[in-house]
Amino acid sequence: MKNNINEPSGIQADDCPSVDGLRMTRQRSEVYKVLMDHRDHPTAGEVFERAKENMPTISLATVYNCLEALVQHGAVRQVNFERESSRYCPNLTEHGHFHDEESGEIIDVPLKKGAMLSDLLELPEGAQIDNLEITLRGTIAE
Amino acid sequence: MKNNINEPSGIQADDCPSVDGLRMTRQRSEVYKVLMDHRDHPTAGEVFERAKENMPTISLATVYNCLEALVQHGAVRQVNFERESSRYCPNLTEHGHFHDEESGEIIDVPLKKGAMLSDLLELPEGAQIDNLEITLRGTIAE
DNA sequence: AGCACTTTTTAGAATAATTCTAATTATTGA
DNA sequence: TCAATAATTAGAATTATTCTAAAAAGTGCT
Ligand SMILES: [Mn+2]
Ligand SMILES: [Mn+2]
Ligand SMILES: [Zn+2]
Ligand SMILES: [Zn+2]
Repeated sequence: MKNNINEPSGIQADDCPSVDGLRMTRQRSEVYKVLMDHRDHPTAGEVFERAKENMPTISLATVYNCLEALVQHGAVRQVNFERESSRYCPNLTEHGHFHDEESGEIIDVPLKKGAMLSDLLELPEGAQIDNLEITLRGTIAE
Repeated sequence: MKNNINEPSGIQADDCPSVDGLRMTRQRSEVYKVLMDHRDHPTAGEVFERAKENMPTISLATVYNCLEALVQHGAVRQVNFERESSRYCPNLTEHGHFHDEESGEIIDVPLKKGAMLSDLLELPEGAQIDNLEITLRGTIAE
C-alpha cells in the first residue's frame, strides 16, 4: 500500500506535497497543482477555471478555501496589485513582482542574494519585518 | 480682491494647493486638507468622516472622486495593504510603508538617498519602472 | 449680468471580489 | 462501525468601490 497518513486514497505523491500540518485533500492538491503547472500568477477565478478541467465538481468557495489554507501554511503566496483581484504564486523564494503594462504579464523579480533591505530603506528603529511585499509596474524596452 | 483664477470664492490660499491642471474645488481642498492636517494614512471612509466635520454636506462619492483626482494629479498617493481598504498618503517623497501589527500604525519608510533598486532586485532586462510599491508588515521592539 | 457649455457634486443603485452560512460529504481515530 | 471533526458546496451576504443620472457650480463669452 503506497498511501501514507498524508496521502488519502487515489492521490499521487507528486500531486500531494506534504505541507506541514495541512490535510492534503483532493481539492487542495488540485488547486496546488494548477499553480505549480502553470507557474504564472492566476486569480482565484482563473484557478477555479483551470481546476474545473480536471475536477468539474469543485466549487469557487472551495478554491478560495484551498488558496487560503495553502497561503496560511506557506505553500503558496498571495500577491496583490493595487485594487485588483488577488493573485497566487507558487514561487517561495523571496521575490517581488513586476507587472508589465504592455503584455499584462507578471514577472517574478528575485531579491539579490545577500542584499540588505536596510541598504535601500530607512527602517524604523527596532523594526522586525514579518512580511515584505515589493511591487513594480512598468514596461520592458523592446 | 485676493481671489485669483485658482481660488474660487471663499477658499484661502493654504487650503488650495495649485495642483497642475486640477481645478481646486471646495471639496477637493477639504479632502486634501484632511490628509495634510493629520498626515496619517486614512481610508476613504475615514477621510469622509473627517471632511464632514468642516463640510457636513460632502458626500462619500465626492470623497472618492476627489481622492481619485488628487491621486491622478500626483498630489497624493494611494496605498494598499493586502485586501484592506485603500489608504491615502500626502507624503510625496519616495517611500514605502511599514504596518506595525501591534499598534496598527502605518509608518512611512523613506528610501535611502542614492540607493539603487537594482542593488536589491534582479530586475528584468530592459525594465523601465513607472511605479514602485514597498510594503512591510511587522512589529517594533519595545 | 445673462447665457451656453463644461465640470463637479450628490444620493442612491449597481458591481464584483471575497466571505459567510448552513447543509452535506469526507476523513479520522477509537 | 461509529462518533467526532474537518472540508466541501451552493448560494446568500458583505463591503469597498464604481456607476448613473440629475442637480449644482464654475467658466468664458458677449
Ligand atoms: Mn494589467
Ligand atoms: Mn492592522
Ligand atoms: Zn511570484
Ligand atoms: Zn505614506
